Amino acid sequence: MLKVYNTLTRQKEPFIPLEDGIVKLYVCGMTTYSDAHIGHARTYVAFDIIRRYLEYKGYQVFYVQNITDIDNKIIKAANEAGMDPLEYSANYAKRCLEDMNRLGIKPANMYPKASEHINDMIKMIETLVKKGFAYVSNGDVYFSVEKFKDYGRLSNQKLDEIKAGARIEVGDKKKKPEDFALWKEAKPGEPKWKSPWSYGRPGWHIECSVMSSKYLGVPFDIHGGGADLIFPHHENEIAQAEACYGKRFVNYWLHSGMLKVRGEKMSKSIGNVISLREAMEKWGSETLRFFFASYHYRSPADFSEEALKNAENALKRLRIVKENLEELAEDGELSESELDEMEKSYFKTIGSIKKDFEQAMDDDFNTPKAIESLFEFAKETNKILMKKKPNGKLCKYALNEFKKMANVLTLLQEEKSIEEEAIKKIGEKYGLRGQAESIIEKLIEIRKKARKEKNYKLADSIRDELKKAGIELEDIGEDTKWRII
RNA sequence: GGGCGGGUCACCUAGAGGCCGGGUGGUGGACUGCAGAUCCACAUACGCGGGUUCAAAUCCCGCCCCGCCCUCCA
Repeated sequence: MLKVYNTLTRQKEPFIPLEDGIVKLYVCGMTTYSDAHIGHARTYVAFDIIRRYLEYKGYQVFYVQNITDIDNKIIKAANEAGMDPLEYSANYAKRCLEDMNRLGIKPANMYPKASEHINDMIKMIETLVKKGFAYVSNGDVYFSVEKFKDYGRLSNQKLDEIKAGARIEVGDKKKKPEDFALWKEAKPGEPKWKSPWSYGRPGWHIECSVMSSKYLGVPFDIHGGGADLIFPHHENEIAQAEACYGKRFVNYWLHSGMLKVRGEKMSKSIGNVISLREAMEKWGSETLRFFFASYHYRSPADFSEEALKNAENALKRLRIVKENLEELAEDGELSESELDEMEKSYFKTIGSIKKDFEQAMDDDFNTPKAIESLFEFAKETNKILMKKKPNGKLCKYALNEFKKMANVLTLLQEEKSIEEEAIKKIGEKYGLRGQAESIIEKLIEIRKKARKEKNYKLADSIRDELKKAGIELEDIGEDTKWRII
């Protein structure tokens, strides 16, 4: 039984989707005015894993993630660059999706853009005005927070506490400081759309209420996002949608914890923002994903050199196990009668590891605990491998089970392209142009001969030189395996 | 000030009233020409001060420290 922590109730609840076998998931996407940073990556990896586990459990997941392409920061940045804001943000949206793709995140089913749903937003705002939840003020429209009795429930704050913290700007058209904009009249030079109230643009929160309900219906199952969005963004989304539709908006609210850098908040003013591209370049996407998965998604994570190094080393062990099984795997129907006692016991152990894995993931997607199962699997596999060469079909079965689990955590993906790229890079570095692979094989042949003749000096120097080039050799008896490090 | 989540072995993370958490790194052993990989073993722990309890890292109280949110940041 899957349990998820619902921010709305502040406790773990059994997860029951509205429609049998189908999960409708909406996650707040990015405001695209610069490249994605590792904080974005953390959030989207977290929800990617959640999505993958739901699919692992047999649910069909319909995943919508919006793109905010209308926003103050976009306008400002575009103006500075002398570009059209929509064009400007479209460019970054493309780059961000590319980055997420490179990170290994499964694409959402759709990425609706705010700018393409202006009419839907106007309609919702009209309804809110008609129903008395919103008021028009001199070309702007505001949501009247006091009209919505449940306001503050998600962030667990009382209205007067919110009031105390709310800012009111000089000359504001708002009646109450806690009210928020649904529609804003455009200032000269700003992008604008025609509406019943003015030429202007929608407030930020309305797009998510509109696009999520449009594509997923109301209510839908899961709404996610970074914990920083709980207030006011998600609070406002609830207010708008529930006021508009007169019913519950979302059943489960899930929030991912924030990412810190060396114990500090990541922010432009501190100057410690690390872009996803930069991080992938340095650590590789799989190490990053392992790093993210090694934290529970709700806990704050701390990005540091040491932690990433740990992740890198740990991951290597899992990779090697996978490689070893791949070499032994044979296709075919596995029947118990052809297994000996040791193999039978290994087979049984896999089953119990899988159970542990599922139990961990069922407990609000406890990925660090789930990773324990992966290491348990590695240990058990290595144990049997060191004693004998197990049945090939059994290895195939084990490999599949291992991959299934790892796949949920977005680990041990088929990354042939990355490997090929690495080889190409090595080749270029040494001016070998696409021949790196055959040269490595040749060197290994030479080394093998040297070892036979006990010319260890030569053998070791070949090994050392290859290591310098990023190729690691591993002797197993007479044979030698190589891998890129 | 208000809301929320934290402080666990050298490092990174789970967990949760009693027994074994996992990974990285370290040490010793087995294996190996060596290295690596692998297995086995070992060590180091629960912010501080009180309390509850036969028993607390886990519950309660106080304190210290850290992070996030409090109008447009994932």
